[in-house]
Amino acid sequence: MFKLFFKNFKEKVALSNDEKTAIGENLKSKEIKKGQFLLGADEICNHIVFIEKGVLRTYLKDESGFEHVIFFGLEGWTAGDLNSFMKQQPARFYIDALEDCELTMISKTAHDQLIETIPAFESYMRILMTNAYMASLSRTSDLISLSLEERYKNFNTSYPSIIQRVPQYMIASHLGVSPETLSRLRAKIVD
Amino acid sequence: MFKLFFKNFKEKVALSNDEKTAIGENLKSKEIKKGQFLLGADEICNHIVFIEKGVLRTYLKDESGFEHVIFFGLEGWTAGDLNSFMKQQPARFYIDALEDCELTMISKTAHDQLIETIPAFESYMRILMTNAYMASLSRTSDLISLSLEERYKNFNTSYPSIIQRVPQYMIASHLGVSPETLSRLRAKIVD
DNA sequence: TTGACTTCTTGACAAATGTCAATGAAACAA
DNA sequence: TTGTTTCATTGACATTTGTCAAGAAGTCAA
Repeated sequence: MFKLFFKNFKEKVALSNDEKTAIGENLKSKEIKKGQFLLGADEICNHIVFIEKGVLRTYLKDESGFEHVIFFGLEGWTAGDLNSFMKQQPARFYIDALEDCELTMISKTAHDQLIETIPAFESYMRILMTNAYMASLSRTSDLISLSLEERYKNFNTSYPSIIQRVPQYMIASHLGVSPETLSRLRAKIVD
Repeated sequence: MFKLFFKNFKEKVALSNDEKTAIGENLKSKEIKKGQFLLGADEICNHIVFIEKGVLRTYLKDESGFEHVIFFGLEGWTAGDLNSFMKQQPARFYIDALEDCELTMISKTAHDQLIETIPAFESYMRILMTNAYMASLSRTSDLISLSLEERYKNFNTSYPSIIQRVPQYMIASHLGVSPETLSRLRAKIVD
């Protein structure tokens, strides 16, 4: 139970058995099947989830109804609409499962309580947020400064397993282009 | 000294006088003139800075030498190449002053020590990172899902003061387009 | 003031990407 | 198996954006 979660935790912050027990009591497990939703836009995001197994997709819809993939989550990653979670406001994102998933969930109540009572948990969240911010910044930099071809090659080398597990049109969406454009790029690269 | 820094701090986390003193001993002030650099790419980012006064620009250069603005920092904002700071690796970003600046600086050594010894400081950093991540995510969402016109209008309403204080071609760069394209968009909007 | 420099605008054209439509392959369920 | 659905590819064309070049307006310093 929560196996990968605690493995990941201990790689970032030291954790006594008492602390581990206290945190464990505030976690819940959940399984969702491929195609099911974890969160819909306009709902309040009441949990952040840690992915023990499976693939999640976080995306938003623009006014035309077009879906834009914000990110993919694999084993060991965290997902959730953080803005909605922190401020308890309606979510901007949808989250659904691209494969059957096993998740470790932390509710807002549990999160707030753990932050107050377990310093190691606050340390873990600080490190998680710092890493997430750095990754997001790196993606923004790539979006602004790199060509589509460079972005695609970067994505391929950085996340080869995502390519294997996710349809190509979703990769295109994550890169910010249409499926046709990515398809043509791939045809060009082969030459 | 550090006036705006502590004002901002106390809006996020409660702070005793003893803690304030301990933190203050780990801060430094610095002034830089318009045009001067706070950080050059390939240097190690040894400080994160809090902007008491002035405007900073964070940008990177692509292989063609083109500059791409990552963000602007105004009074009350934080700047620095976080990835370089945290991992003590060469920076990817340049940071320079668009106006004369007064800065509050935290060195890596001071940061690490304060994280260890002052829980309120770790709370502050956690909240800072969380907010920075949410803002970065929001920007990524906008870049992927909105048209240039929508992004420009959003920027205008979200950061009207930046428009007043920063050359238009840098705004264009922040939006991810050429100066000519932004100029033409503005001409179109007037109609 | 004059001259140098920076910034913004505009035109003409090129390159990148989007849109729409058709096709075929692969995956999946009945 | 058969039929249905999803996905990837390709062509034709439209739209957006970039590039290069020129010029106008403003700023700043000697």
